[in-house]
Amino acid sequence: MSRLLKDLNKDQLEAVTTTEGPLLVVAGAGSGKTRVLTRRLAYILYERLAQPHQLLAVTFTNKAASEMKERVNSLLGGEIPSLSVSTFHSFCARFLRREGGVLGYDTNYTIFDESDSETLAKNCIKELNLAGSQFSPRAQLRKISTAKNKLVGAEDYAKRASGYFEKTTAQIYSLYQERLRRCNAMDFDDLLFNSVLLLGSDAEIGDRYRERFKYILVDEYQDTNHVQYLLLKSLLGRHNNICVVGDEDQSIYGWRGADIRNILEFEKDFPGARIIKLEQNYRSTPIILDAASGVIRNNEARKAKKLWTDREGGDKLQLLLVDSADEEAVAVVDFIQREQDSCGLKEIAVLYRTNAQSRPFEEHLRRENIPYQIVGGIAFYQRKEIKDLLAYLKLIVNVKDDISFQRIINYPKRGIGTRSLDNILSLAHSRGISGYELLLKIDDYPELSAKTRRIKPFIELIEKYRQEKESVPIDLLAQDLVEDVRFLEELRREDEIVAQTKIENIEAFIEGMAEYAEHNGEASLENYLADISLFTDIDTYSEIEDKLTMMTLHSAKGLEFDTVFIVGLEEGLFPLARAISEPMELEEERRLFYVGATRAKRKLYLASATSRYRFGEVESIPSRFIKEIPEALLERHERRTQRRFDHESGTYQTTGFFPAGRTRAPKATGVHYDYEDSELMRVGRIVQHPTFGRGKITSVEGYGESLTLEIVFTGVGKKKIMVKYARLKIVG
DNA sequence: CCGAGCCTTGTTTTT
DNA sequence: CAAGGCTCGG
Repeated sequence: MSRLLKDLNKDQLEAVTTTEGPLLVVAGAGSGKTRVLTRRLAYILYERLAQPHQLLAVTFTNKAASEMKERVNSLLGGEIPSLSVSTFHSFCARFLRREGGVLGYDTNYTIFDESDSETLAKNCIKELNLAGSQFSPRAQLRKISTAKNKLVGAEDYAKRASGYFEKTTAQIYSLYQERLRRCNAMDFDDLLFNSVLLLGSDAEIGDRYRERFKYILVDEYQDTNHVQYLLLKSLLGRHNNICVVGDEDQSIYGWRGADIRNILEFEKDFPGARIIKLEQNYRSTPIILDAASGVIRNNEARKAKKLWTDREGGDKLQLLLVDSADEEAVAVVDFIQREQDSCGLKEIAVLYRTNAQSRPFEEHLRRENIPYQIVGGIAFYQRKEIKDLLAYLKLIVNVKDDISFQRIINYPKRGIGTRSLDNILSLAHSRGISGYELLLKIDDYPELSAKTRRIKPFIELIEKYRQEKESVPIDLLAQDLVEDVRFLEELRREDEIVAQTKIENIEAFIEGMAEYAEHNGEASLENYLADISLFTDIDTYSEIEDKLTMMTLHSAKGLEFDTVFIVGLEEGLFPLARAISEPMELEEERRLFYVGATRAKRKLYLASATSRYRFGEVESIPSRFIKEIPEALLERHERRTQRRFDHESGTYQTTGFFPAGRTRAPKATGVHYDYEDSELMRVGRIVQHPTFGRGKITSVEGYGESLTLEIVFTGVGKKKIMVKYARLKIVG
């Protein structure tokens, strides 16, 4: 007991022990929020105020959820099995898997990710003969999502729609929902939407859950949207014990429907609510805090609050002013090398506004042999080869999933082109069944061509695995499937060079399945697919390895590092161009900066370039956020010269100095060029290859490690060569 | 039906 | 600048 309340300041202690009634904990950045959350859960359990299954804790990411569970376990000295800590989405997914039958969904429903949704939306738009018009799938999905986040269903939307555009969107929305249902699938928003619907419409189910959850705990409350708010309301029963934790200054998901009013109006929404503010910061130096609050101060939509620390001193913010994105990377990597000795790489992070900015950093880090990990970007499960394999698995689990069906019916090629596919699908849909269900009874449909009938082996294959899935462990099933489909052979056939990486990905994927099977009692294919569809890259991020971390500012929420680099601080990029004219969006960008800055414990670097390629060369000016930082807190470093590549000597000429007198030694003029010198590998160059001899570069693709050249070798012909593997010498 | 190559288009963050 | 769509030739 004393251990649970030890080392807490007065406010933290109060937040931990105020268990009854609605409670809002306003937790400033670095104020010990995680500690309060975990102690509070442990305290409730230790004091036997509730059984583990009567607690519901909701976090923002799966990673945060499992960390919280772990910490509670260790505070109480043992594994608490039925403690429910999860994200909103995974809570809802599980809830609907159990209870969703009431809404007419099968328990094996599929969760569509964004690209599945987009394919479906595209199909719908085509079906309504709106293809190629101003109704792009993405924009329409955006609108549909916004509506769902406000609990506006397709029918309600149609009722309210006025004018051609809204009415057309209403049509698309309604068809999209119809198709989802026919696929026995839900998109991300449906998980929340349907849960709220079900809790509201079915009194028995609603009461059962309201009775069950004696204590509800919500983290990152500032980033909840209206549907999430309604979900909490419909889960909160007579116990009335809800504790939400958040900080309006860190609300950065407005574009996803997050409603900052949820936190600002908590007292109104939950009468009798108490408010506890955690304002002492234990993370950052006062200089970093002053800089962060200098910026956030410019926002109107916030409650004034004073984050303070009793720490002293600290280094000024280091502002790196450079000429280009490439120079930015050089400068940042240079400083990383200095900092890594004092804190280690795993305590350093490079944060950027958009994923696309990672590229130059990757190149230069590789060049300097600095290990790094990127969080986000193209998520593992979004890779084409993984999505293809997943589509097989999804179809095996849910034969109504036309989107997966569509994806794999002709992959690998089975002679079913768009024509045949259209025939199958439109016939199926006229019969009210899915494409695959139709094929199961293909003999009943003489109108299908003989060509289409060649699909039978595919049906037999899927049927075989549908039989097996109950008895065969998931990883073995996937392994068999990959062999049956001749998946790896197909990858090699497509492109021998790229195949290697893809095959490794497939192997890693199957390994992941094996691991999942090992750690989960009921490792059914259904559960596995449901779990990974809600998994994101940040969930697999681990601080254990000694690597530098790079990610977007959004992904960095909730994390902390000794040294942080915020890069790309330019008008148009951060803040983004479209936010500049929208006061609300601009404030969100500013909060995003605030989140980024307050990740740093000891040292904060900012970088800004005067020109950056963003579809064509664009001059850019330093971000307004830099000007909002008190000048006295900044130390400037300028690097105003371009490194130029000298074609005569084959070296870089660096006339500038950065920082203060240190020159990057130009690379020696060499005979052997390793793959890092991507600039040297240009079309027209003559190269020497150990086995193919001399050849001329005819095209260049990729960069860094995936830099691939097309070379025409004398007497050998055209070859695609991955520079990483080939020891190429430039000879002319 | 399939593949290559040209053209257009869109361009942020993520459960 | 990149990816996806579309057209054309096989």
